[in-house]
Amino acid sequence: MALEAARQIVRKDGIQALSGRKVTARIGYTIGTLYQLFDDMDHLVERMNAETLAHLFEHCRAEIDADTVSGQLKTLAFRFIEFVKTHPNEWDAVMSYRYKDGHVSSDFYVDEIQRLFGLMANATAQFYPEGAAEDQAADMALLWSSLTGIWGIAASERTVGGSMEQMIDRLVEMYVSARS
Amino acid sequence: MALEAARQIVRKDGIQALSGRKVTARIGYTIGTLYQLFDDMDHLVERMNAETLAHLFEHCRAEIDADTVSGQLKTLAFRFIEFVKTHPNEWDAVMSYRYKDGHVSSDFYVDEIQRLFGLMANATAQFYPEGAAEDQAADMALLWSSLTGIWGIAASERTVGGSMEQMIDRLVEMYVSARS
DNA sequence: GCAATTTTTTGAACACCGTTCAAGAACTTC
DNA sequence: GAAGTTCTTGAACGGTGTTCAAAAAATTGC
Repeated sequence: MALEAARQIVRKDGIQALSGRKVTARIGYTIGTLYQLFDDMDHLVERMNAETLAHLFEHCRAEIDADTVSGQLKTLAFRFIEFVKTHPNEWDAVMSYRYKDGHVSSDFYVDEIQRLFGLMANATAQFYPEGAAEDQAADMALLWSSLTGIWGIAASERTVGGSMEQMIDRLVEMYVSARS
Repeated sequence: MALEAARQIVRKDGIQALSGRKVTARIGYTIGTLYQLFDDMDHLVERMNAETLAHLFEHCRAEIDADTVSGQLKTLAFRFIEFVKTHPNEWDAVMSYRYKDGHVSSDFYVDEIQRLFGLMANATAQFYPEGAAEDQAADMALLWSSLTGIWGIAASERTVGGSMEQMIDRLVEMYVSARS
């Protein structure tokens, strides 16, 4: 499958090294065939990235064995780190691939992110009374933004601010301390 | 100047539209000359991005007319938004341009980021006693990561989590509430 | 003023890239 | 087996970053 070949290339050499001809060479086809499967490279990458998000979700969804919000959130966050560190190039493709002008994210892509938000919402439910769903959603978006931002800084390997683990620990503590 | 031409192209059509030939065409030279000025495109972009960070610093450095930490931080953060919104493509170049493998950030680039950290450190000084510089540095890095993360999510124009202003407001409130 | 030397600039060449599409190959259907 | 349909090819187009021998321009020495 083309997506699997694309993933292998990205895993090995990063999103920059991905090209249509490499993908088709790897599966024994030629470039023309790829454009029968995908409208353009954007669609291929989007599909691959949605799969990566699904993999991340699968990695994070397991039962969480912690009773405090802080403990649950950290478990979640460290599973995130675990995944991202074992699949750095695939995650980089999710975060930093820029689609062409006018590209709108497909539903299956947005849905994957919503599922991840759901996991965070579960872990933090006790902070938000009935009817505060909007407030919670905003907090989840903020946590997600911060998480991805931390990854972005940490991935650029300027070690300012300590390791990813330390920064995420700090973020969770800050959040919990502010919302408790 | 080549950097000015590059900036104009990026400002108008984004970092994806930047190419060496376009830059030299704009300044009345040909492609070969560009490689006399810069080792490769990475060096050109890095130089341009460092300039952008310097512009951001200039935009943020003005006297801050607020007495609470929360007020000072928000002033700073909103100046950040102001700049980023008036120069979206230039900021996108700073955040999402990926350098070639093996590229190490030059000093002048790292220095610009340190200057921005300095502004944040000034605004938050009263939270950190003498000798807590390390703790403060970690918090500043966290705030910066979150800020850039918020931009990353907001810029992908999925309006989950509200506007950039709302999210940053929330971030600052959370930080101040946790550290007060 | 002119020759020699150094610096600056050129642009063709190379190996790639995404994308298109007429033509050929390979299957289905009747 | 013929007709029709689907799948696959690969050359072609206009673009990219990068290199480098040669040409042009500026500077130096006499």
